[in-house]
Amino acid sequence: MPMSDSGNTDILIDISTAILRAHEGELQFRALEDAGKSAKRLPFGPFMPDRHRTMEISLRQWVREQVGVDLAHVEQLYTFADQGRYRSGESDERHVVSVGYLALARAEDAGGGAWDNLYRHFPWEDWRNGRPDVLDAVILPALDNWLGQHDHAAERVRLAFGRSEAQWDEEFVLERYELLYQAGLIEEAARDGRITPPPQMALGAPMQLDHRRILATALGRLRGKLKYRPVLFDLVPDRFTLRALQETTELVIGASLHKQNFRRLVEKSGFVEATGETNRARGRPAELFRFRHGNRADRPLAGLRVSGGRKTSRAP
Amino acid sequence: MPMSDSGNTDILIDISTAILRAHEGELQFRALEDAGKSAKRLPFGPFMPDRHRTMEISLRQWVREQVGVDLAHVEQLYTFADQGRYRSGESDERHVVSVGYLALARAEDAGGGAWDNLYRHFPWEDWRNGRPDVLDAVILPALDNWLGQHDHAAERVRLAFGRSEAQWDEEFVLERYELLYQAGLIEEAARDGRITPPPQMALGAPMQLDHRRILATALGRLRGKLKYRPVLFDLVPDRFTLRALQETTELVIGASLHKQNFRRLVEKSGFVEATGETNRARGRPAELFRFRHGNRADRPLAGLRVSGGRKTSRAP
DNA sequence: TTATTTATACTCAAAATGAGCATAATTGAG
DNA sequence: CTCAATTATGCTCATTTTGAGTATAAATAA
Repeated sequence: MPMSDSGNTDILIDISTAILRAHEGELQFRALEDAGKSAKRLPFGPFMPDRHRTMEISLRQWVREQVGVDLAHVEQLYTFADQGRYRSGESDERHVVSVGYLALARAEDAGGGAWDNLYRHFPWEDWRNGRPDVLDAVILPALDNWLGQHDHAAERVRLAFGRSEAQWDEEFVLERYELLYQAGLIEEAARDGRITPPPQMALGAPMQLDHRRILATALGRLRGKLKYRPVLFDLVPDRFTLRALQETTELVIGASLHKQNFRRLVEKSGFVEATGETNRARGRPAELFRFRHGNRADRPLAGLRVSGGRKTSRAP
Repeated sequence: MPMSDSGNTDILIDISTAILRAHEGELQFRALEDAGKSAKRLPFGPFMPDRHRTMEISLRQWVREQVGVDLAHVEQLYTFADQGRYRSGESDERHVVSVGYLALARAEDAGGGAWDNLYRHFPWEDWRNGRPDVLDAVILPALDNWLGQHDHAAERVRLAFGRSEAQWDEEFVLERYELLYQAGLIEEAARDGRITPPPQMALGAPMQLDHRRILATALGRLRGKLKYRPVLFDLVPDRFTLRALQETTELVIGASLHKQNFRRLVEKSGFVEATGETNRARGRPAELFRFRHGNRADRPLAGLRVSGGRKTSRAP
């Protein structure tokens, strides 16, 4: 972006969308397969400014028509313009800038098509059953080793992965992914020619292009947003039990919560109201709630702060 | 972004940067003047992908060389691609997509050049001396009136501006700006031909293009980020008194805080350490602190939650 | 010296949080 | 029909965190 003269590079903008839903105990995203490629990809397509007034509107329409999903929430994530890092091997002579979007869908509105388990691509992010083994078994040793030649990154590693317990900030999804990429623990890094491939170490299932980075951005953003906007309700059905809402929350943040406190939190928030109906399932029937749009709460919107799972273990 | 065929529209990407600093009791941004135009603008320039590896790196360099400011923090805000809304009257036949950035500078590193008071463009956002008069005198009545023909927006208005007291969410800067724009209370709306101009009502100082929208995005983002990342320290000098840190916080959030509680919050956060030195000023000398990089705090980063100013007045 | 100004220390009640225990309302097995 | 298992919901309680003061300390200016 220098001084004058608007260099006449041809630029192509494409829009890539991480469409998430909560379904069958998994946090899933819409994944497409291309013949001949084992790695999947996100739905994406070129942005044509002469045909669409805004990116978001056209994205919604395009996703509904081409991907068959009705989107509840849509949010722009980030514009990736790095050159020469991803997309090596592609043969478009134009420069590609890609705008990443996060979209949420309710399982009901999700149509057919293939959905993939998000945590299959980010196994180190799922702490619902405690600290993932891969962290101590693979990631931390490998990062320690990598830090040998790259000790300037020590602070970043400490921040992203913590050292001891309870230092894990679940929002740092992207920071962790990028560190793993740079340290050569991500298959895409080898593919992009960034590092000699150590394929036996590759963590999580790879994806095409930089789509795993977009997914990481999406997950991090969603985890953050949860805490201050009622975005969860775009992932659950119209009527839901508190149990379902909690499960969805746990899916997103990748940690488990204390049931009674979660209930207290949600009820107090003013976001939900009981419908009077109940569901029928295994144990005692649960009351069905619905999202309360015009919330009368004092605090404007707020979100849900997490609690349980990981110990808050303060140093002695 | 439809199905196939990558329509051959020429696209120009430019990068516009809201560079903020805290100086002389004001939240300021770097503003440029163009001969013959009364409205100012943000620094911006074309992005040329063949010359720069990433937008952020080139932005830093370009801002240092061309604008004379050393940036502390840089963060991508949003990519605006709306067509036909802003930039009417410009005569570039190419479609312009603009990527907005937020950058923070310390007053010391800010060089010469013109800086403008941010709240001059957003007078309704500054609550440091209580609720701004313009809200009840102009904005709410005008919005009420506008809602007559546009009652579908009632919920948005309620959310953005609250109805009674203490419903104000300081992060909704962009939502408020866009509502005012749509309601024709913003001069840019008349300029863009969106509304018959009622110039006696125009709120805040206008800017060129959509730069006030970018500023609104920047302020909203910064206010949000404050609360969960230690980004404040990119606005204060190397050593600072707690008083200075508090003033900076108040500038950003546009509200005043309780001094003793702010001190408690900051000290407990683990972000600062005393240097032993003190400053000399009017009253009792204050201790000088510095930012503590390798924070030993348990909670990964956290930020500063606000308190004082506006009453928390819960309904009776 | 004294009033003024700013910084810092402490207190205290109210609210929020983290962790349990206790009880209620179902279904499925025998 | 009764009991065990299962899930939902209600309630308690100690601890922290927050909001709002009061009190004291260390300067400067008059």
